[in-house]
Amino acid sequence: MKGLTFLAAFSDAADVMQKTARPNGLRAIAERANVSVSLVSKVLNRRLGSTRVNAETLSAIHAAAADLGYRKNHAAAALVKGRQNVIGGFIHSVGVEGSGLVEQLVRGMADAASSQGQRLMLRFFSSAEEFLNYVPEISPSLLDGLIVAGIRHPELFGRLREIQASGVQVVTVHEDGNPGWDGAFDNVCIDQRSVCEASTEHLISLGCQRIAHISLIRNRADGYRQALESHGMTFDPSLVFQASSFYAAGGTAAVAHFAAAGVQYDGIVAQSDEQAIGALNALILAGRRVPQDVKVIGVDDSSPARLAIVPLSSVSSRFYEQGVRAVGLLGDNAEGRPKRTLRIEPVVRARQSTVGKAEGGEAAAG
Amino acid sequence: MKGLTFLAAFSDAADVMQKTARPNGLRAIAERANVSVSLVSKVLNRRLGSTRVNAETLSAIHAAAADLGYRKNHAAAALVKGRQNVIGGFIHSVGVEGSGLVEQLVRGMADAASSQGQRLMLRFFSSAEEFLNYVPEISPSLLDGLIVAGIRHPELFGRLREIQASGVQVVTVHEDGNPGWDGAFDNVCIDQRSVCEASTEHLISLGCQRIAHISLIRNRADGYRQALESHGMTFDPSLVFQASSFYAAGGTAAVAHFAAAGVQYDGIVAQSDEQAIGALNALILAGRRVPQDVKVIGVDDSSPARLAIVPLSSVSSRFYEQGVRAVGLLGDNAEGRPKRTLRIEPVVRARQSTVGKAEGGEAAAG
DNA sequence: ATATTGACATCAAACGTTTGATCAAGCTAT
DNA sequence: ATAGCTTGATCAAACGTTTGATGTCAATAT
Repeated sequence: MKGLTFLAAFSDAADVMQKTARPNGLRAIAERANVSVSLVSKVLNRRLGSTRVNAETLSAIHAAAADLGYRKNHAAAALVKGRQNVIGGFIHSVGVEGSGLVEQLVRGMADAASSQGQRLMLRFFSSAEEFLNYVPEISPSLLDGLIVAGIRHPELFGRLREIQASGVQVVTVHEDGNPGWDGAFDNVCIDQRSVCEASTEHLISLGCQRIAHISLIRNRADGYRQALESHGMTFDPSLVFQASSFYAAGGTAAVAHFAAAGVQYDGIVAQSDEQAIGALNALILAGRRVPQDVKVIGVDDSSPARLAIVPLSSVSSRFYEQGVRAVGLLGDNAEGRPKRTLRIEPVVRARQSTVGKAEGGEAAAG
Repeated sequence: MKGLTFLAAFSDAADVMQKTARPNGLRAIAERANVSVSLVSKVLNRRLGSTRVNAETLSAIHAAAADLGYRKNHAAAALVKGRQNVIGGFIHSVGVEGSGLVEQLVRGMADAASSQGQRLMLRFFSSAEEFLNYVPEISPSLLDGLIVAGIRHPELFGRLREIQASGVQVVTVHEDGNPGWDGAFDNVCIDQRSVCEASTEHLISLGCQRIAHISLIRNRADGYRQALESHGMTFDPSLVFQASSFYAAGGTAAVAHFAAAGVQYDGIVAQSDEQAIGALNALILAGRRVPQDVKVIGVDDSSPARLAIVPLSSVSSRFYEQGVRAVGLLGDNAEGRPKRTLRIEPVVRARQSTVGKAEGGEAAAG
């Protein structure tokens, strides 16, 4: 008996020496609760299936886990499950740096990912090569899903298809009708046509009769025109100024152009906030009153809009929402369902530049 | 010989049945190159140590890896190495949402992480509870390092200490002298005092004689005063307006206050861009010329600054740089080295609101 | 007395790497 | 002939989970 005890003690000691090395971990808590590692795993993951567990054992396990401050080793879990709970966010740095729009998108993705227990891994790129550098990182052992935003390089879509074939679900976030995109991926975007349709309708509803347009993108210009026509107003090409960028210079140039051409107008629908601010500033400096003489509205609801000399009304592109929805599409994993494009409806944020002193609320887009 | 060949073929076939299930993976490429798994691992990771490898074998391995499109299983590697190559970026959502500053910080972190082969995992939080929700995620099996930015809750520093004790290196990014921070972590921040010292000196160098200050934070106000005094100008309390926030209203109020009090000034040093823009807009609407009558400078170099009716000069807080340096501190893992606070020197971005038409370059802070 | 069931819990084989220890030759110097 | 290198490559254990298959009792049904 003594000998046996001795041996037992010895072997116990040996076990302790060999196995209890890992400070916390499933094994440590299993030993402490006097159960098997597998049971602990099942209990802690609530993966009991049909198995029932004795109430005492259950609480013993939980107690041990709490005592030892159990932290799951995610790498090990990911290894055996083949699932990482990580989604990648790869963002093309477009020209709107610093306007806070990308920040909104990132926030949307991060918050949505968090709320469904995923982690967001972020990367920025500004060229095709930079993107290609990251491609080796995109494997199912690292990411379950990938969101690619603002991609500008049609040649990358081929890569994305390979990536998707390798088992990483891909969702794009980019303008509708991007060349090269062929329906192979889920996509989230703002409805470009609705954007300027919404802002134009906003001005119409405020009584504007002659609404000028600072144009760049075709779809948005179409929305402007459609809003006019669906309200019985005639489209007048002389009211459209073709800008060469989304920057403020376009707005300044538009105001100068209209003045030089003697074109009269009581509203301006721009295609970006910067354009609108350029126009707004030019108007103010020329002594025009906003919104009394001219109402101005932009696109994006970026932070400069709020702080313009007359706070600028704007159609929000809802980047936060876009981020959230992109993550949502990743989560929605019905196998073989057709890929879909989710078009976010824009929303008008009315401020002084259209509605005057009373800081307006929001109105859904037409 | 025939028999041997047959046997070899047979045992090969058996191996193929048993083992080649995993499509790519180290084992598959080892079989293809007729070497052991471990050799492949060593070669692919350039972990040869003292071992030398035959040139033929080497190229055979690389060829096989290329043919099979080898993708390392990072989960497995992380498991055995206990290192994830992931750094967490936890960002407190402060009041500057949408101004693009957080975007700059995130970009800095993401780019720096990428360039040293780390992946950035991003989270936003806006309350202590939200942060605590994420704490279980912060374990060495998930993150090697953690950057916490903008933390406002002294009670969280205790948690951070636990986290650091658990093996996750912690770097904070927050204002200097944050209560509760006690030197337990590396920290990155802007030098608050230098901020307004730099902008005040900028105005002095442009010949301003009576420089007003829109104040909120003590350290920045000290910088303003110090710049004045070190240039032999007397500090006049009547030129200081105490704002109640960083928002534009503070600037508007300041201009109104000075006008009502009959205070004369030829320069305004604000503590934020929003304040500066509020002041700038009020000045313009009151018919003052900027920069001829009054020069105005803000802080942060946020996107609204660029787009103000008179493009606003500003002291950059260099958030991108802060992100980069935070990652750098994480990488710098000298064990037991004393924790350090890295103070980023602010930089003046001169624009029309101080230097007139000529869009200025940058000047390092004093 | 023997199947059958139910309640609990354990077994053992993965998952795909990494890495220090070990080994097999072929050489060289004694 | 034997010990000692050098060169090139393999062995085998470990990392910490997860999970379907399996086991042990006791209680109940036949």
